[in-house]
Amino acid sequence: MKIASWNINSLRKRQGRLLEWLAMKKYDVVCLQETKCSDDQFPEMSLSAAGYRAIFHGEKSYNGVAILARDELHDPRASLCDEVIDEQARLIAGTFRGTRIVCIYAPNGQAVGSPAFKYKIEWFRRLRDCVARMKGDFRDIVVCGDFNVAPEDRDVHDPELWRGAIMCSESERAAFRGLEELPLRDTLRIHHRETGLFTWWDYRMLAFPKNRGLRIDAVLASESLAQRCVAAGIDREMRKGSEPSDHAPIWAEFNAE
DNA sequence: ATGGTTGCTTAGCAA
Repeated sequence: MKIASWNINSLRKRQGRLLEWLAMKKYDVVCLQETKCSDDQFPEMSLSAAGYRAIFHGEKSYNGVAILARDELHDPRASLCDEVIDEQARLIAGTFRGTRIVCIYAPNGQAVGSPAFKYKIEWFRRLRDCVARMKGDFRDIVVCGDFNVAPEDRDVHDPELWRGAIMCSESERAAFRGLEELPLRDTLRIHHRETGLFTWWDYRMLAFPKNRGLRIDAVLASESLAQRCVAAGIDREMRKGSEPSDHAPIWAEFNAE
């Protein structure tokens, strides 16, 4: 199973690019974030023609998540496990050939200490509780998406510049580690230990050509799956050319048992 | 010190 995750920053704006990428890479499962697309506008037909079924949870203008897959996605769920009514479309989950796929778009948090930041930290706590519960029903779990956290200094182009800033603060990194403690493994780091591997570059200041980025997207896998992870990487070329998303896709490949 | 860019929606917010 080859799975990719991409913050597409508007599905409608990026639909052509998405279809080209799908045709080229042929991933089995693709998780999308920031579709910015209400459910009635979701391009089910063109994705179906490309060979993908889809489950999606969107809202107008902001957020929005979807999972595309080459086979049926069972038991779709579009919220965290608790009773909290979350107006922001940030999670969708489905089961692909026995593996529970959880596609997430974590809150950005705006600024450390802001109300949005508190919501972010609390959202991670709820996500952790939700995945912990899921472990009762599934052995193989993937949690992937835009975490809006650079987990370690090696995930940051200039760690001193970013020290304590949004996406790099200690409490955000602790929240990310909380997921790793479930345990879930950060698959990119099974295969690549170096710095300079990023998934997001600001649109401003020539950040991409200078590779001034952060690695804030991840494919996390439960232990049994992580042991079968044979490759992982970033589709950096998707950040090039005209009208790219500000994120590049991240992917992981798992052997069958 | 502050500006720099994009998307959605049309002035201003979110990222």
